[in-house]
Amino acid sequence: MTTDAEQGSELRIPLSRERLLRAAIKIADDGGLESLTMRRLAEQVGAEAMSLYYHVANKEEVLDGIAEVVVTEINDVVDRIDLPTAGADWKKAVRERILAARQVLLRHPWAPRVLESRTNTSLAVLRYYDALIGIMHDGGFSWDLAHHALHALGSRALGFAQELFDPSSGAGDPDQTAALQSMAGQLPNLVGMLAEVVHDDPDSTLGWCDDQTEFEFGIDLLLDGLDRMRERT
Amino acid sequence: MTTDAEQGSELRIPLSRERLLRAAIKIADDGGLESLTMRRLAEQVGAEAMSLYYHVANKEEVLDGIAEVVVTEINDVVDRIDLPTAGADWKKAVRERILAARQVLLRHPWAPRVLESRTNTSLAVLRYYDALIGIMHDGGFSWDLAHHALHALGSRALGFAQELFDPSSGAGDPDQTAALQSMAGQLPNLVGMLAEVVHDDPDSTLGWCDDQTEFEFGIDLLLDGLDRMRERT
DNA sequence: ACCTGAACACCGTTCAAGT
DNA sequence: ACCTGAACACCGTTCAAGT
Repeated sequence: MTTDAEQGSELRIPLSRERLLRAAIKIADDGGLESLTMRRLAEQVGAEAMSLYYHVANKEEVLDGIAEVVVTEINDVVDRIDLPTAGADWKKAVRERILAARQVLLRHPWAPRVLESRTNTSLAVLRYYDALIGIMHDGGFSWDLAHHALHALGSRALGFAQELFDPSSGAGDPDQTAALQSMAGQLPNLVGMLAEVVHDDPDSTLGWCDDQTEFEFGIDLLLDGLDRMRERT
Repeated sequence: MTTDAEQGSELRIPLSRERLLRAAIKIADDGGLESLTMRRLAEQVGAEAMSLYYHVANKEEVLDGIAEVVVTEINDVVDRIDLPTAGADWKKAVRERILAARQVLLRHPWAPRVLESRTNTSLAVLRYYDALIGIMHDGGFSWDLAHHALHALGSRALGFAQELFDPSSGAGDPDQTAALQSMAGQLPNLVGMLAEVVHDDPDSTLGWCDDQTEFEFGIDLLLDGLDRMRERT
């Protein structure tokens, strides 16, 4: 990882909000959200921490900014999707957008956490939702049903679902499996379920493939349900 | 708000992990999660910050602990629910549990954030999920379908759904409404939807009633979908 | 066994001062 | 107009020392 500071001082790019945001995203991508501090951001960009405050009001603005950049990236990808949206076609169109958004987020694993923590919704997020509403409305949703749909999808609309625990994440870990077995008396159903699920599909814990399967199961459940409601009106 | 420190030093309750966790929950309930610092926790409990480390390894353990306490509270409430679980009755039983869990979380608005940030799933959470799995299995779910169901419900299983933005939260705020109107050209569908949704139900933004309606819409959508899958096997 | 004082390595941020 | 040095008010945490 080379910082801008190291690349020789003869060509010194001036600071700017945009450059700060790009640098902040790189820091979070490389080292996680914890590693994004104002001091490190300054270092990455070859300046002192105090210089940042000339271009940005505070750290909150940095977080607002990187969230907006990521969602703008999502909008760019998603706007290139050209699918019919009328009638029953709404579902495929929405599904493809959501899965495309997810692909972008997989490159920025910190983004869901930042998006959730924003109190001011960025224009980029509003634009993303606006397009989704448009597709649903084309598909025959009333405004009211579209509104319910957005709430029901929640963060899934933007391509992520936070799980409180991954029931099969520890399946490969002997320690964790043993710990769970020792509690089989207290957790009979969980243990029973994991025994079968793991046995059926030993590859289900490799990488994020498993999450991808479950994510698609979840959105299809929701989209199918919404489609039935749409048809009933 | 009185701290234990103020209540006269003649009766000085000794520190303990449990007392720290109770105090930490009080701090977070009263002042939000940001206000929960080790130094303030010590103050609340009438000790120096360094004393905490005798009873607790670090702040992470405090956060793990208060998450566990809240979910234990949920388990206590939920275990008192006595409903039939066989066959089609599974749905009502699960629904009531989830809504009861939600009631507990409404008293601890910081809890969802803490629960999401835990990397070690607490035993209390495992127990909660174990009971849910048991009900579904009684209701005729295969282990595999129960597994999918847990993922699909995600945090909703524990009673909360984080929204990235609340499309109608700013409906009562003239500033925000004006800002949105000025972007009507860019956000035609969002503006159109809000115009109708707000008009239809002017009370939809008061308190968390609105969220409650949408939360129930969301879980019913999921539970109904899952029920159809259950019947097909 | 339980608690503390002094200290360390970090934060975000302000403000007057430099070019 | 843009950047910085010194300083402030906070963090979480360690460690040797007190009772």
